[in-house]
Amino acid sequence: MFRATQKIQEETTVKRQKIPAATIIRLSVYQRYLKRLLSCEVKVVSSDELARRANVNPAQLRKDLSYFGKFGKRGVGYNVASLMNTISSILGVMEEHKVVLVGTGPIGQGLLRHSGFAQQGYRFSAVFDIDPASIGVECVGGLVVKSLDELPALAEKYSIQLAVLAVPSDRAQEVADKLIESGIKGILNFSPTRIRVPGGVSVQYVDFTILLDSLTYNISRARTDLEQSGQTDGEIPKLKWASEHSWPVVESNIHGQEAGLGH
Amino acid sequence: MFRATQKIQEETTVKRQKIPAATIIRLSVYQRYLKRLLSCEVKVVSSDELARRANVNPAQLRKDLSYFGKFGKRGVGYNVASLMNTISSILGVMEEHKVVLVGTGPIGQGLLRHSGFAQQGYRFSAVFDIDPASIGVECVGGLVVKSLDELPALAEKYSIQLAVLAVPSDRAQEVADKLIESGIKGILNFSPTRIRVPGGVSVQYVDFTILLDSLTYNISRARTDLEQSGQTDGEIPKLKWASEHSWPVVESNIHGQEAGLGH
DNA sequence: GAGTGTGAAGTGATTCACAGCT
DNA sequence: AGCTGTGAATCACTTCACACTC
Repeated sequence: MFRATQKIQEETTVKRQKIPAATIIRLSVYQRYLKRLLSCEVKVVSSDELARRANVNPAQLRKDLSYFGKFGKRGVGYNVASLMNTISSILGVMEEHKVVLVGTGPIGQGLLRHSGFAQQGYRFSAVFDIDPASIGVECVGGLVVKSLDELPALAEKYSIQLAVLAVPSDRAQEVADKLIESGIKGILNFSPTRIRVPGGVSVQYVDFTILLDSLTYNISRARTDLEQSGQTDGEIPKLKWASEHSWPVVESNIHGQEAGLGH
Repeated sequence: MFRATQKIQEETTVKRQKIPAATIIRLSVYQRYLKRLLSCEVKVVSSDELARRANVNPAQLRKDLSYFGKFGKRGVGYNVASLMNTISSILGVMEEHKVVLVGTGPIGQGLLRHSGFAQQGYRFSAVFDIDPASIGVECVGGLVVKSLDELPALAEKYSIQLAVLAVPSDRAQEVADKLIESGIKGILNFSPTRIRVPGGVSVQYVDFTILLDSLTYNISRARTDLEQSGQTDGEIPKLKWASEHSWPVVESNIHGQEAGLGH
């Protein structure tokens, strides 16, 4: 019976395809490069050229776009301005987004001062902390640190859906719960704890030391590989397109279902 | 001929298997949770239990470990302390690692103050900036900002292989080149520019706004999905294990080959 | 000629399911 | 009985290669 309803939906709706999470991340990268091209007065760009800058395979770029429609002219390329707008619209980043920050430690303070958010249309609208001693302090930009108790009202009033979470590990889950209760739908988590969120809420992790660990692994592996093979051969390895770049990703799960219930 | 040599190598070397980049990231997550278990005096843990905490499929965890050996006891589980050490050793994070920081803007300053690095065994040994005005300034922790000219000598002297890059986008490539010249093998890049590195050097990107974009996409998709389907059905979506968590990754390419040469 | 759009092929990662040990 | 270790199956993502359009 469930099967049946889904079948119908699949047939009737205009191909609800699943978009790889990596595609979304790359769209964001493309958008950024398009913005730069635009400011250099470049009018048209080919998939080869844009892909080269973003460090991806040109076919990958075309495939990424093809999930959403046809935006280029064969034999010509893509209109820089219009492709940028299209991608912005796909991502939902045409207009400015309000963000709340929780945690005013070193990371939180650094993020407040950081100009990159505003450049991409994200604005910190309120700052909170769990440490009572921090409440009432004025941060850069004039925002005064508030108690988390004020979050629900504020989030509702300004319909804020994004939060940056920069509190100590052991408080992360507890604060996340409050964020979600207040209607937050997306959390950028700087604490190194995997938090559990209900369906409809997305989380992205920013975990510096994990990334450093992975760099360290690569370095030590390179060393042992070298030792092991004595003289480096001239063999070209399997990677086709200079491996990855960022890579990020996902953790969404927008349709119901709690995280982490057994198998 | 290339084929042939490779074939032989594959047969002779002890199964040089390729390890998914995601596996390395997860190892790092497991290690962190093991550390916590250890401090709670927990002696033994099962793959089910550890996987639950790390928010991954238990089979995934076992498979991740199986790339490197057999570390558990059937019917029992894993010894917390020894598994932690094993993973640390795989990652190469048993001993402390020295790191240089380039860029003393808001992000750089925040990272210096951040305690998470030291906790995981990463220590900032020197701080550099490209802005002459910043040189000579004393940062938190007593480090004095140096000119990049001093980098090669310092990196060599203390054999530093890791760098955190937190300079403006338009200077990222240029600074990365200097880092590489000085023998740096791993770069944690906070600037939103994809940098090109030669083989043997790894890069990891930390790009806040891209992650926010992806959260925004999820949020707007959730909204349109809801509008489209009217009443939310009870259908369980495709995700098996609550999708991902962090996700990170890659970009390594430790064996030669420049990044981004056409196809 | 140049460059997009896309089915098909290829590659890679995750999960299953169960044999095998303690 | 419980839990690991792992080949096989599945699922997901990427790249190829070429038909098609400008």
